[in-house]
Amino acid sequence: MACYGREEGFVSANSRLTIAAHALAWIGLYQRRGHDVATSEQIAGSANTNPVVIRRLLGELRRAGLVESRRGAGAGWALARELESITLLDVYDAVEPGPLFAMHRATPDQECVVGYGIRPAMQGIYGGIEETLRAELARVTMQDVLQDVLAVPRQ
Amino acid sequence: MACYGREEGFVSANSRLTIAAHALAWIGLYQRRGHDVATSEQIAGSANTNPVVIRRLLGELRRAGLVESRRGAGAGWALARELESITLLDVYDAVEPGPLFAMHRATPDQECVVGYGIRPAMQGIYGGIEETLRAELARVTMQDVLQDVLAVPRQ
DNA sequence: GTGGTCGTAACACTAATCGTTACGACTCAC
DNA sequence: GTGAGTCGTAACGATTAGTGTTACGACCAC
Repeated sequence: MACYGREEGFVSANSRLTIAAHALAWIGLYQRRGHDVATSEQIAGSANTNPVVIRRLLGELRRAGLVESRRGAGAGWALARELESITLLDVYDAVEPGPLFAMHRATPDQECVVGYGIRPAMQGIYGGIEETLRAELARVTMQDVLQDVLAVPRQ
Repeated sequence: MACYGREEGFVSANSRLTIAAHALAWIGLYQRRGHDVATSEQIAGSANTNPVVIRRLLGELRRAGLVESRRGAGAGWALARELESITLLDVYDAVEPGPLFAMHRATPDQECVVGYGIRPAMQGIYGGIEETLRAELARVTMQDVLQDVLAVPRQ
């Protein structure tokens, strides 16, 4: 590629949230510079990945109502909402389906006191922690992200 | 502490934290009932997994100073610290090495404004969020976990 | 029509975890 | 000492998720 300029829950701290935020920031900046749509190839060039990866991720963001896509010639992607109104939690929910921590793969021994109570206990604890995480993600908007991106000193 | 800059970081919200907490709660309760050491086979029976999985996890907890093991006949595992002094953050740090969110696998286009600034920007944002997560994990002790486990109504 | 772009299926590759077997190392009871 | 029981750990396969890539149909501006 050219060098472009519950029972089971898996979260997988992968780069999906990072790439999705990258794509949104790129589209937002591109639109502010006067363009109407961005192509998956342009975004993939900036993120140094494959356009199909971008199309897959942006497809999930479209299902969440964050972006729109147009097909055909001169087509591409545009924001469906302002950067100010999109939080990292919106993006997280769009691209990360599972819970943060998973329970046992196989049901623990229900005859054992610990095996019986561990799942409800951990679910309660994890639930509270996940709520805190979501609140933190909701505090950051994509406008904040773009601002931080542009504030990085170019040395 | 989280090390962000690396090329690939996988956390994988797997069940490692859950199983580790299960094992610690089991050992703690077993000791309170008058026994001195618990075997990996007993714990594996309660967690419905393989004793080797338990030994591997407890080995990481031992390296973190949370449990001790004895070999030989009549050997097994014992707590190295009281349940009250072990937090979920201690367990998390012992069994989950990577950061919560990963950066791009490949370096983004440094000629692009977004590609250049996105990593430092996201690292700052992720760092703050991860600190909050760690603070939440630190608020829960293994004694709290055991208490919650035993408080689950047996119907 | 033609060309450019999305939409998506298909596949290979990588990485992490888990389950399992196997076996050596160790230590207690005798 | 000997034997039995347990840990310590290597090795391997299976499973899962994500990523990168190719391919090709669908769609639309011109």
